[in-house]
Amino acid sequence: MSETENMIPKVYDPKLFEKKWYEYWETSGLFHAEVEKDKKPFSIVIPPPNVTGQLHMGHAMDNTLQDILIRWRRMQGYNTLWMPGCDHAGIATQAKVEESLREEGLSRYDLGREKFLERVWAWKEKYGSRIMSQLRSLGSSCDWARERFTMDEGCSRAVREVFVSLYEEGLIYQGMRITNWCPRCNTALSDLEVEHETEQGHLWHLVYPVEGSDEKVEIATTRPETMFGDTGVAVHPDDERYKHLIGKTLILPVVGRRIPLFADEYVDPKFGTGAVKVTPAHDPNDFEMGNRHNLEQVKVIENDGTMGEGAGKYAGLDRYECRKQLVKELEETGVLIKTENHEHAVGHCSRCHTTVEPLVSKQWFVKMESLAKPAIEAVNDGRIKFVPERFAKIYTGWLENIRDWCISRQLWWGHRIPVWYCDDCGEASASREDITVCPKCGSKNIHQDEDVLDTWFSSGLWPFETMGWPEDTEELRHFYPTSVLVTGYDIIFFWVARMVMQGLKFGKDIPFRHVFIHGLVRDSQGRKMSKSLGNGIDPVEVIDKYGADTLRFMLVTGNTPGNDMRFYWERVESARNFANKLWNASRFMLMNLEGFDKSFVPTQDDFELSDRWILSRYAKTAAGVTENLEKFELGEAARAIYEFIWSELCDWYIELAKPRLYDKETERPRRTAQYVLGYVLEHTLRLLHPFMPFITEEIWQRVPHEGKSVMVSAWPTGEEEKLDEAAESSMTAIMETIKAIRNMRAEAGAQPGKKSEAILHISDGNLREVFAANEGYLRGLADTEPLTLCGADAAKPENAMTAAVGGVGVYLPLKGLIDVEKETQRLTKELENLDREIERAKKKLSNESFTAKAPAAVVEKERAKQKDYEEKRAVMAERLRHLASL
RNA sequence: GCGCUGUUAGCUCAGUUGGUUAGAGUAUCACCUUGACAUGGUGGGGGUCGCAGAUUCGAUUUCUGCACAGCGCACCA
Repeated sequence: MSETENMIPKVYDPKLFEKKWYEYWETSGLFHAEVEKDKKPFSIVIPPPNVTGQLHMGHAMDNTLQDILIRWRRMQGYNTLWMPGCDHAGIATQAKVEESLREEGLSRYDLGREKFLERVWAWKEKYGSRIMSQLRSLGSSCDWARERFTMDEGCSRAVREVFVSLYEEGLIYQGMRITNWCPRCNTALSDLEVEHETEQGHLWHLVYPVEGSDEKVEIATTRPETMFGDTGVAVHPDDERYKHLIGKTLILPVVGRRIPLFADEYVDPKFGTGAVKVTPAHDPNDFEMGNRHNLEQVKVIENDGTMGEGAGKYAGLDRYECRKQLVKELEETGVLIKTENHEHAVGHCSRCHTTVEPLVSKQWFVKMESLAKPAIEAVNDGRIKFVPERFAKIYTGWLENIRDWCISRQLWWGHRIPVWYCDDCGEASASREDITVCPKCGSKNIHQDEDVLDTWFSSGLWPFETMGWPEDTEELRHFYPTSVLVTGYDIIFFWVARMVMQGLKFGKDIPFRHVFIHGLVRDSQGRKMSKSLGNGIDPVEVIDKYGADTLRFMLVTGNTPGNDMRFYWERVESARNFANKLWNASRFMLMNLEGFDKSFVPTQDDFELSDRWILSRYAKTAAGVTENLEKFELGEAARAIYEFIWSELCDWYIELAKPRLYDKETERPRRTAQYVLGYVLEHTLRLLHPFMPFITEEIWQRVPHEGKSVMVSAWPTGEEEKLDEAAESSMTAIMETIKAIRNMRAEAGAQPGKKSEAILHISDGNLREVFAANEGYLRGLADTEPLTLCGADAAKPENAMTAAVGGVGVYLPLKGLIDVEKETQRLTKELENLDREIERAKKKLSNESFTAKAPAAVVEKERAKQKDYEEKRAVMAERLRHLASL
């Protein structure tokens, strides 16, 4: 056992080095970016994870993809910035802290706003760093010196600036409007925070008497309890059933209120009874109709979801309990005349899943139309590109139908709305700085708006607020617009669209040039990973067990932009096995470095076929990887490296190089093999580094290299001169021949390792020479001895197994091992295959429109194919005749 | 209701401008511990690319329709 072998563990163990290298990179300042004006910038802002959260599989994937792009561009020589940070996540964080308070039997109201916020900040300090350290263990090469938080001083300043500017421009307004209200979270929600779900409900048919008549109008409703707030009944103007009643007055049952029957185009005569009870205070459509017809708004459901005074004896009951009791009463009094089952969509709070109650309340809104327009244009004219493109349509579709954004939340944790009200003169003043005096009347009797802003209001400023905005910083000028935003399709509306709108408005440019959208990581059954299902896999657990490189590689392979993927431990193991394979290939090289001379550079004459072949394959791989990375096809790029390392470098080149490496008698051949192996390995480590940063660094540092870290080595480029098509096709022929021999030996049950004779008939003189010059490859990898090369017209050996690969007839006189029946079967099957293919090729080539219309190269290819098949067929047919004669 | 995505080997998925006998991982079968690696090697079996049309010399790939699965959007009470 050599010394090297002792030094390098036989099995890949990431625990031995991942932490070490991360610390080395970070303390060496390799993650940090200063503005370098002479270099092209490449920048990414992290989608800030929630401050109270911990790393989940989605984060792991999102950040793996970002880190791959960042590391790749950094190696390419870009001035590379990856801006890290986290989000205060208003409603989510507040809910967490309230939950912990509940365990102490307290509510936030017991503490009061100030004390409560102290608790939240303490919470933030405690948990905020956890997820950042988890991102470190994943290998994320963020510029930690620039770490930000959406509620830090700079971000708070940016939020104020944006709010006040929009307010002064009239794009932010306050209004009594119907808004989604969560009775449990006790706050208003934006439309996006409401999830619609189809539920099985009922359609209750009620009769409302017409005043001064025996007639009754039958209405249908899914929410009878809102009838206390009814202030009208609407019908379609052309509905013959009701035309005579338009303008009449109805008596609202139970309540006894007089309400008008009116006509409105909104009503669909085909639905229900064609008559709609109108509750302007508790339904968005009714609210609109109410505005059109000047109906009164009667609020009968309180903010906590209980019935208000307007509900008479039902006041104080929960809305659903009220419904239950009211339906009973209506049934008993004959008002309810029919109950149908009815499926309908019901809105739920995306945070707590409580059924949302539309309520009229005073909230702050952003007018979206003028902001949305430029954001649509930026994508339509290609300044911002979605990857994959289909998400552009989803994005523009949403913006084209956007409604005003409710930005006020009745929470305590978040950016407080920078508006002060004067208790004396009633003036409302928005201000960038805190104020203590009413600017209008000078009164000191003022108070700040109690509400905070929607979390996404500040997230929307992330790409430029982290660069120092509203100051005109050199970071902004250099790194903004950022290069790419990497995120999941689930937050295109919440976040991506808002960043574009705010970026164009305040950053004075698009916030990013590309939006790279990925899917979700699901469990092995395709379900969303969730806490309630308990099916989540903790990425930290995977890192502990298998290493970050393994997790990263698993997350990127087979990953197609925009598509979900499933988590399988088998896939983790496959990625780990790949790491182990690379580890051992490198170990092999290090064990064979004896006599390695850094200054030795082989000449063309030193290279043998396998050298030229592997260098050519490497150059092609490098070009393909770069190309795929440019297209955001990270999975394809990773697959190409995997295939190269395993199926070409390890399976073939290392095996072919062994004789030279083991032979201590000759110098130049050994050194040439060392050189090529070293060159290819060192450069392949560079290609793989963005995907598997730790293992590549660990190995790179051990193999001959220049520089302090693979992380800042140059990305392989411009190696076209290594491309060698002749070497590739020669090697292909040899490899095919080796495979054919192995196949036959296995079929015949030849003992592995035991040499057997092979005779190759090669018609082409050049190819025969190539085989002759590289006989050792066949002897070594196909266990052939003796090996005879001859022309195609040479006498065929008796009693031999036969195969035909491109231009080569292969004969194996496996004495005593050939089962005539089995061999006949094998050859017959092969012959049939060839017949089918020849038939297909002939048919194609005899089709005149094919030869006339298809490109010449395609036709030529088809002809060559046919010729090849026919040659092979001739060999097979001859052997079959021979076998038959035995 | 509108829209999007998926349907390829037992399972999970690639397949990038239409053109070799459609690939990988995993599983499975046989053989092999040879001096990088059994987390390995060699070989094998396994798919009429969801269905039906259309365009084309040629379709897994483009278009249309349908089926199934999943998702997003949506003010039908």
